Amino acid sequence: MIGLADCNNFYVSCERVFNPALKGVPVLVLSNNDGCVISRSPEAKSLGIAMGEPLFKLNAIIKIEGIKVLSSNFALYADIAHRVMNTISSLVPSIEIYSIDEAFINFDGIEREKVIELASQIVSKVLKNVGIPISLGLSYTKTLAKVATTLPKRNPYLKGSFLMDDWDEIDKILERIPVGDVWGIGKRSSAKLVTLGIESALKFKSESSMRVNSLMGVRGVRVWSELRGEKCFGIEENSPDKKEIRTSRTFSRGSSNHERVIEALAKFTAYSAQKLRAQGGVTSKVILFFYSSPFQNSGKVETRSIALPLERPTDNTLQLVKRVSSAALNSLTKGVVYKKVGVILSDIVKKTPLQPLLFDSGGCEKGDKLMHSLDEINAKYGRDSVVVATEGVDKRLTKREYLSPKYSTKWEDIIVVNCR
DNA sequence: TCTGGGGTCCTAGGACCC
DNA sequence: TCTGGGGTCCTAGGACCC
Repeated sequence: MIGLADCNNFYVSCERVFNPALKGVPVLVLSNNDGCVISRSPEAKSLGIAMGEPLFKLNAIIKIEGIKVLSSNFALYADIAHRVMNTISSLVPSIEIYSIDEAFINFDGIEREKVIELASQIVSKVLKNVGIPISLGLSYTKTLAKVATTLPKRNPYLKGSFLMDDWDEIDKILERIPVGDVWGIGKRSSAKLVTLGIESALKFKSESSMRVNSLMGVRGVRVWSELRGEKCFGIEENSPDKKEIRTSRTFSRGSSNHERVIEALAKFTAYSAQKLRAQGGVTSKVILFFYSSPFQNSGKVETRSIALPLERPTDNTLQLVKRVSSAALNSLTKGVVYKKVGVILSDIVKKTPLQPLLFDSGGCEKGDKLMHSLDEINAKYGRDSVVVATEGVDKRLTKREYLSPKYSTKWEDIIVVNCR
């Protein structure tokens, strides 16, 4: 058996842990720039507020219903997610952390009665220890476990967990699940399937593998097999290293100031490089991308991306920032308002002692030590405690008007150090 | 006026090789 | 006038996930 533990409206639940005044009332958590809704309390859901709804369309209802609105506070959510995962881990042999608020759980080799008991124990312990309500569904495959998790979410009498192992019952449940709600079937595929009359998960499951293959390719067939109880996706305990690491932001108002854009790119490079070092990797290709504002050029968004191959793979923030900022300096166009920019570290491989270049001046080891200190200081005193001067200092280009206090993570005063 | 961010995998097509 | 077959690698774009 495979379980899926899914935190209920996670971001809202996190805010509620520290602010009891948010309990029992409609609450929304917003995306960056306070742009749109990314988490809703059940009360907000029942007011008909959709996921992804832009904030500016909700002004009236927020006022009338007294909805509490919060900017997202990802440092807080990551910290609480960590506690949730640790609690689950402590009760079971192995888990796979699938996303910030979800984990697959391996229940292999545990008998049915024990599985049910353990599942409800996990639910109550996470609530008691961390204060986060979760739903836990169990079945034969990851895809079926995903389906199973939707039941305790909708039916409070299940008290948070549900074991879905009877095939007659599974089919009855699948019959009521729209095909587009199945994990792995997105908007495009579901539109295609629905026009062919394949509207429910059960109908999809009843198709032939040939038909599914011709409609959706190999990935569709995997989803189809999983719905039939055939495991295609195993539990991966050790998350594999990232193949690319990206950081990007949409600016609340857009910027045509090249200096600001370059500062932002430098910051994104530094964040990405920090993650790269954390996984012990080096990158040999950096990609910059720019989206122009849709409010210029009669709604047409111009996208540009520039790939920068590196002579030698690196994880050094200073080298990367230098490369990125000089490339950006040459590529930004005067007069264009940039709305979104980002950095992708690509072609990542494990860091190994590398052959020195023929005409290398050395100094690599020194750079490693410096990066190590940089990471240590920033881990201890908070992100951005020490930055590369190219990043500039605290010029917020994104908007967060409704931020909750830093309940569980400390964020000390900024120290500026010139690393050039 | 105002609509997020970070990932993975697959496929098709082009360039190139022998 | 006639113009092969098989393979790899890379990239861009599509689709999907939370």
